[in-house]
Amino acid sequence: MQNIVYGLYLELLKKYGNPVKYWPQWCAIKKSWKLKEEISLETILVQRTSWRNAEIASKNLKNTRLLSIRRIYENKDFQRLVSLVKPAGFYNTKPKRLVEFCRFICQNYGSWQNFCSEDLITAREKLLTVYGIGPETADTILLYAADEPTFIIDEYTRRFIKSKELAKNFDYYFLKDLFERNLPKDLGLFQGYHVLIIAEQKQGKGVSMGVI
DNA sequence: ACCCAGGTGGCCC
DNA sequence: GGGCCACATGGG
Repeated sequence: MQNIVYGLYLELLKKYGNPVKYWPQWCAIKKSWKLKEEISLETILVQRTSWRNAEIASKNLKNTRLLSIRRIYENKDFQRLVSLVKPAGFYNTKPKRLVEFCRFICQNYGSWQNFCSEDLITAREKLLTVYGIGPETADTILLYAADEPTFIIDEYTRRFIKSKELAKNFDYYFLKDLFERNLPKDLGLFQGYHVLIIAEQKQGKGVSMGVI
């Protein structure tokens, strides 16, 4: 196998099959703008947190119609937002991050759909200026909520790289480049590979977020 | 009673 | 520029 990175993808594909079945919501062929917007908010809820807990917070927001960029931006009761987000942990920072993200979108673009018309490089740079959004969250938002082909380096990816001894350097951009350099720039492939990496790490256990 | 889960910003040197 | 650290919840 000449290209190890791509070869591993083919192996995972053979082992687990179509990745969409593991993440029917996030890794869908076609997603509505509403769903993409909800996913963008969930990426913040799930930072350094189990899916289970993030999902409780997500459902709390959904049930109160606050799983919406516009609604959070216009929300006047911050303490209510805090109590809804609480199960996801970090209640002193996550609600603030949600508000900052929603303010960024509403004030600069007006809607999630408008933001998504930005090109990948610009959109990524802009996201990184928002409080609470680092490289991983930016890439997760772009890959799953804006359908941009950008590779995510998260704990699962790092564990995968470690187990396959693909690298000794664990710098974010070094690893991101390692994957992107060795793969065709294809949205379905980037989403699928990432989902399959998670499937491999979880080995079939655990269920959350309509997920694996 | 521990340990962990899809990170990030703020310190310190 | 890299290395550490607080942050908070619910489940095993």
